[in-house]
Amino acid sequence: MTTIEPMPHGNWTEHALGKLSDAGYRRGGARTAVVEMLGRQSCAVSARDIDDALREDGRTIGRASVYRTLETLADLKLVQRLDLGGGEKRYEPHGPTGEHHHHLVCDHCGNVEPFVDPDLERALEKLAQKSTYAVAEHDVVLHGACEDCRE
Amino acid sequence: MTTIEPMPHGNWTEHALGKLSDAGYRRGGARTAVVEMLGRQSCAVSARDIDDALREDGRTIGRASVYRTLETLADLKLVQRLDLGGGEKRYEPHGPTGEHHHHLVCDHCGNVEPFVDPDLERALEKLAQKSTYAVAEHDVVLHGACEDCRE
DNA sequence: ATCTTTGCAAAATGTTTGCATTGGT
DNA sequence: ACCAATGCAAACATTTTGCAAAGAT
Repeated sequence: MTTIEPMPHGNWTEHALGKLSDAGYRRGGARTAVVEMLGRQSCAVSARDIDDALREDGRTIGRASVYRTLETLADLKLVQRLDLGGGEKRYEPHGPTGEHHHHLVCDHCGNVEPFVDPDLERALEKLAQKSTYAVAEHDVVLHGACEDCRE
Repeated sequence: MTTIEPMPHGNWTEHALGKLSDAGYRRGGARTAVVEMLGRQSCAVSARDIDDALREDGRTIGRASVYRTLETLADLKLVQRLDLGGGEKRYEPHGPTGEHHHHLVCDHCGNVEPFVDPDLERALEKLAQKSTYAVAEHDVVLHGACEDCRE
């Protein structure tokens, strides 16, 4: 298990703001705040995580704006939507450098950990090529019990 | 891409009913109907799919019973819960023989196709062993456009 | 000045829970 | 007879939508 360092994608925020601008979007305050918050994340977050984090920063914005921003970002492929179970959708920055990871989810405490694995990536790549589908992205989720939760 | 034959797990229904019985559950009509319906499926279905299918068979049952049955089956590890996006949770029989597959999802028309891939499975197996988590199950979802939907 | 973005509230969607009744054993 | 299983309706949680006000260019 290779665990990646939990470092935010350095320049994702600027990259995303640039793409939004290119696509003709204006630079609204709420959207910018969501983008900046996402840029500080290294792994998948939910709409509620974003709402909470911004509220803590004293920058409360409407839920609807969070969702609308996330939808826009997903359309532009600037974030990847993930379903890790637990009822909430999650979103994570999809960097310009294309690096990406997968997720290990503890079904007991809800903890989520990212991981990378070249062999897995290779298998997925080959699969995508053999498929009749035009594969755009893939998610791998391992469910189980984390070290603290396994009895 | 190896596509598995869309054949229902022959004896899953009996297997599941047996396990339910062993666990001390009584043989209620609604639960049995859900189990039998699931046994006829070869891939993941949503609660609504089940409700609709039973209604078509003239066997209408309460939504709550569908969800309760699914929860019970998931607790007993007789079905696997899946999140393929699209807002609904999906469930699929988790056979006694342990065979399983992954999913290819068309994000345009919502079509879902199962596939198996030994290389992928091997990579996942190795990963689970290296991990500090006690990995119980894994999902792989490939998103993209199916043959009909790619322009 | 124009047209987008925002926030609020209402609606929609999927799932869960409370409770009286039905049904298994 | 007992207690689990069921159906209905209400509660819940998350996400989406309608619309008037505020903001960006």
